[in-house]
Amino acid sequence: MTKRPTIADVARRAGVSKGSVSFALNGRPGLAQATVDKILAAADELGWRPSNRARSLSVSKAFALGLVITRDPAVLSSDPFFPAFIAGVESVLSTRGQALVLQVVADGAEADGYRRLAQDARVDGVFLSDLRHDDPRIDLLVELGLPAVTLNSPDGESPFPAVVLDDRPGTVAVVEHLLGLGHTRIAHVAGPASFVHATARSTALVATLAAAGLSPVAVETGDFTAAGGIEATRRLLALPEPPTAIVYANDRMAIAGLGAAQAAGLTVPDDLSIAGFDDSELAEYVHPGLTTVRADPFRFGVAAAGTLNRVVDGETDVPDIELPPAELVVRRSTSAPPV
Amino acid sequence: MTKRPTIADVARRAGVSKGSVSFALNGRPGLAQATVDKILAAADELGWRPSNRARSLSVSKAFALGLVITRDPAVLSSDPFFPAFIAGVESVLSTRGQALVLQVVADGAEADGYRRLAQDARVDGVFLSDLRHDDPRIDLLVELGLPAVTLNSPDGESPFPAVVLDDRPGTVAVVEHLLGLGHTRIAHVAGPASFVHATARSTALVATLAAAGLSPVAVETGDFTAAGGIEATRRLLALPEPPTAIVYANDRMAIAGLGAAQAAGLTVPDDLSIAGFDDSELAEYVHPGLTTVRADPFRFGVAAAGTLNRVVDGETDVPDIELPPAELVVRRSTSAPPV
DNA sequence: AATGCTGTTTAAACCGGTTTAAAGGAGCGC
DNA sequence: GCGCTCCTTTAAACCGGTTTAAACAGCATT
Repeated sequence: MTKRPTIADVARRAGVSKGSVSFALNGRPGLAQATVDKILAAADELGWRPSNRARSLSVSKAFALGLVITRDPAVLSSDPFFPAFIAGVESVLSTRGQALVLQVVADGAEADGYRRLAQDARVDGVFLSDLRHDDPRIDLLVELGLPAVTLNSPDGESPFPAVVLDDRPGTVAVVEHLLGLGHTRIAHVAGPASFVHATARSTALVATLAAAGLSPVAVETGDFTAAGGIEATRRLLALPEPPTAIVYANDRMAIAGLGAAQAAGLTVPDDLSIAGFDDSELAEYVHPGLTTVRADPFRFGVAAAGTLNRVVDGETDVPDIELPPAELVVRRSTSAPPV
Repeated sequence: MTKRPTIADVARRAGVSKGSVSFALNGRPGLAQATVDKILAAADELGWRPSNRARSLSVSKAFALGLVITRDPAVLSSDPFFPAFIAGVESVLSTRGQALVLQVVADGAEADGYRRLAQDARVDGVFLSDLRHDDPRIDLLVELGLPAVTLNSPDGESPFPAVVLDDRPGTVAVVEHLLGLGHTRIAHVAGPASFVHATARSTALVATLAAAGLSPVAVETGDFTAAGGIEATRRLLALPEPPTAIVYANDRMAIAGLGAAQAAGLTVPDDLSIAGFDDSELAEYVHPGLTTVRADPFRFGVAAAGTLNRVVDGETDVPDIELPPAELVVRRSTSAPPV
C-alpha cells in the first residue's frame, strides 16, 4: 500500500508541468496531441486517478447527490419504491464517478437533513421525494441554494425540474376494472392528505367514479402503514352497508387490509375485492394475489438522476420528464361483487 | 447567498492568524484562554463552519462511512433490515457530522462497489453486511486498506471487529415452540447456503431438532425472495408425507409460503404451522399473524456505526459487540398439528 | 545587560488538484 | 535580421483548511 500517485508524479514522469497534466486529463484544448498522449500514457502507467478531495476543493463541487428520507415508516418503507429507486439512481451515478449520500432523519426533521447536506456541502443537488402540498422544502432548498429535482410535480410553482410518473391512469384503470366487474359500492383507503401523490390517487378515484355516476361509499385515510391499513379496513367493514371493493393507496395497506378482511371471516375476492398500489414484491404472492398498479421505480431513479445532473451541471431550463404512467396489474383479489 | 466565511475571515475578525483559529477550533492546547474565547466569538458571529472539503484534503479523511449493497433482491430487500439499520447508523453519524455513502451495485459486483469507494476515497470505512462463507470481501478490504466492521462474525479469521446479533437463540426458540405444540414433522426453508446467517439459522434448527431426537422432514433452499418461498413451499407440500410445520429463514419467504399454502387449500395454522424470521412490518398484519423472530436492526446500526468509528479513529483492538439475541414472537400462524 | 526559559502566536509549507496570466518557441512577412 | 503572430507550455496563485518550525514576548536568572 504505497501512497497513491499524485498529479505531480504524473507530471514528473511525463516531463511536463502539473498544469499540463490537468489540461490533458480534462480534455482542455491548447495542448499538442503528442503531449496529451504522453501525459495520458504516464498517468496510465502510474495508475493515477485524480483525487476527489482535491478536485472538490478547487472546483467547489462534491461530486455527489443527496437523498433525505425520514425515519417515518409511512415514508421510509414506501417499501418497494426506495430500494429500486436508489438502484436506478446509482446506475447513473456510478458511470459518472458520483456518490449518493443518504440522510435518514427523525420524523419531521427533514429540513435539518437538507440543512446539514447544504452546510457541510456534501452534495451538489438533492432529490425531493414524497412531495407534500405547499411543500416547505422547496423554499428551503431555494434558500439553501441547493439544486434539486422533484419526484412528481409540486402543486405550486417550482424552480426545479420535475420527473413525473403519473399515478392517475393506474388508479383510473383500477376503478374502471372494478366497475367493469359490476361493483358499485367501492371504498377507498387513501394516504395522508398532505402528500401530493396520495391526493392525486384519491381524486383520480373519485373522479372516475363520478364519471360513472357514482361516489365512493367511504374514503378512509390511512398512513401508508400496515397498521393504518388494518384500522381503516375495520372501519369500512363495520359500515352498515359495507363496500364490495376497497381500493388502497398502496400495497402495504392493501395486504394488511386483506389480512383484516380474512380475519373478519370474509373471503377475498368472493365477498370483497381488494386492490393495492405499487406492485410490491409480495403483492404477487399473497393469497389471493393482489390486483394492483405497477410503476417502474428503477427507471424513475435513472430519470431523476439524469435530470438532477443536468441542473447540477449548470444547464438552465432543464425540461421535466414524463415517465410511462403506472399500469394496472390484475390478479385474483378482485372479482365480481357478491350477488 | 453571499459566500460563506472562511477561516481567513475569522482570523481577520479576531485579529489572529489562520493557524490560531484552527488551533482554537480543534481545542489544541497552547493558546491563551482569552484568545480562544475571542476566536470562538468571532467564528460564532460570522456563523463560520469549517469546510469539509478543505479539511478532507488536509487531513486525508472523508468524514463519511460507506455501505455497499447489491441490487440482488435476495439481499437488497432483506426488507425490514436495511431501512432500520441505516436509520440506526445515521443516528450516530449525524451527531458527528459524518455522512453515509451508499453504493448499490449490480448482482455479483460488490467488489467493484468497495473498489470505487476506496479509489475515490469517498469513505473512511465500510459496513460489511450479509457475510458469505469465506467471504472474499474481507481480503479485498484488507488489500484496499479500508477499515471495516462486519455485521455478525465471519467464519474465518478477520482483522475487523464484528457486531453480532445472534440469530440462533431465536431459531432455537421457534423450534422449541413448535415441538412444544406437538409437532414432529417440521420442515425448513433455508436461505442460500453461501450466507453465514442463512446457515447459522439452518444449523440451529437442525441441532434443536436433533436434541429432541428428530430431524427435519426436509430442508429446502430458498433465496430469501417471495418467489423462492413459493417454490420451496410447493415442493414441501408435494411430499408424500408433508410437514405439519415449516420454519422459514425470513418473513418474505414465510409470507409467500403462507399464500402458497392457502392457495393449495390448506388452513393455517390448523393444517400447517408457519414461522418466519425478521418480524417485518407485515408479519403482524397478514392473516393469520405470522409467528416469527424479532431482532433490532436500528440498534444494530447504532452499534455498528459506533464500532466502525472506533476503528476509523485509529483505535486498535476494538472489541466485538454482542447485541441482545433475536427473540421469538408468537402469533396465530402456529398451533398444534392436525390430529 | 545579557541569557535562558516558558508560554503564545505566527508565517509558511502542505494536502492535490484547477486556473490564470505570462513566458517561450516556431513560423511568417517584411 | 526584426518584429509579430499563433500555438504550446509553465509558473504561480488559489481553493480552505492543518501542521510544523520558528519568532516573539514576558519574566526570572545570573
